[in-house]
Amino acid sequence: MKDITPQQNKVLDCIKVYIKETGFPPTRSDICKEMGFKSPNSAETHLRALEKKGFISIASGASRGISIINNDIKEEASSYDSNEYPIVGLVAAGSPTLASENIEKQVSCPANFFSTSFDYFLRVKGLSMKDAGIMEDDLIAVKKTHDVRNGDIVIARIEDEVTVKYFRKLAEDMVVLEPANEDFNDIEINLRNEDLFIEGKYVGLIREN
Amino acid sequence: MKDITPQQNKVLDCIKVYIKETGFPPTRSDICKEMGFKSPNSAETHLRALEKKGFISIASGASRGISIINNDIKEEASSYDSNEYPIVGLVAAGSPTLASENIEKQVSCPANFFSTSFDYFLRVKGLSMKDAGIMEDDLIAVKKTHDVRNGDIVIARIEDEVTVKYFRKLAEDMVVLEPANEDFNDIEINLRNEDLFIEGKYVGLIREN
DNA sequence: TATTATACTGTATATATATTCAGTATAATA
DNA sequence: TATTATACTGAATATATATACAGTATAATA
Repeated sequence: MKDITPQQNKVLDCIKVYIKETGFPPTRSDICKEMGFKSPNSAETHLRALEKKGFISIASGASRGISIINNDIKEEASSYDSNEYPIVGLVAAGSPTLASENIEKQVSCPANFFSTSFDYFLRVKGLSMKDAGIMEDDLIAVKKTHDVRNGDIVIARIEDEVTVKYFRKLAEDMVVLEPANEDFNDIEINLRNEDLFIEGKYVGLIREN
Repeated sequence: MKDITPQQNKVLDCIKVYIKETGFPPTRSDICKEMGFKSPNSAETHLRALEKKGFISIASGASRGISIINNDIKEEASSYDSNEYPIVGLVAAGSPTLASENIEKQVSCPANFFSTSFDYFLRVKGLSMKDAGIMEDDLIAVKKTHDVRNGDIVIARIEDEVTVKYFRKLAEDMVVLEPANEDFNDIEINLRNEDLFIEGKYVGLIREN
């Protein structure tokens, strides 16, 4: 990344402000108005310079085809890396997909909120993990992964049923899903007869009271 | 906000995806390509419906002048009112003060993360509230208040000891602090003989795994 | 010294794009 | 039953917009 000139920085800022205020990028003409230029070519050359230096990308032929390239590591590391995470309802049947029909709402949450990164929140139904402190309607932070170990709390899908349980692999073809509640029974799965899909791993919990 | 139809929801999703991928909103034609429409007017009418229902705004005359209106929680993400909250250790003796020596660290968290506003996080010690799903080392969000009711989980201080328990006022001068764990006993406090100070109320919980 | 980058004005134009109008069809609502 | 909302096709058009071309001027490089 080459050095940006003060004027180019102003143009870049003006683009950022425009996007923040309107929701879409400016035209050359819009930039002229903001910056006081009298020729659209003034904006054009600045845009090409910013593109060359890697600050923006310009979609050829498209109107308002400017997008800000964020190679700013500082911003990622900052505490304000507040992302939107979907809350997915733990439906009794079916995979907890991220399709919009299943998304309860989006929650703003710093990406490094838990020690491990995660992908979505799952709304817990039932009390099968009560003794692990996971109660009904809690939101558990789920990291999508297939790499789970014995003792991990996993989000597992058997056929069309999704559950949260302790994971324990007894043999190459035998997995036990253990609840943390003596009122529930272990679920034994013979991988030869039944399909087990590990949706992800429990990495954190949030409860609203 | 009126109800969105499934098809309108798809169009809205497709706009969101387009913006996420390109950095700028789609044209009517772009939406047609994504959705499989053969006439730009199909996109147009959907856009007008989405505008009427308050999901998007359309800048008149401007190309790609679509912007997503977020009436749920997105606002907090854009306005960045992500505050820093202190984590206070629940020391066996002494009040959970916000003095710097007691602050474990600061956590960045949206101010309206829980339905109720709160003032600090308390690191839980012990398992006395196990059956309420509050486990050792959990962070409970505490709202400083003296206005507590029977059944509330409160952060209480008796002499120099701070504990988290269910609050129950039996009489004008008699309060019982009940644990959620049968291995622990109720704490009965006669207000004539003993001082009871209510530090605040439990309004939410966060667990890192 | 020649070249290149920066920083502009001014004009022109192909085309990208919003937007209107004219239809068709189905389902829901009053 | 008439009306409205939804869900489209298809065509037409005014204009919004990117983008090229022709200049001018200054400062920094090679």
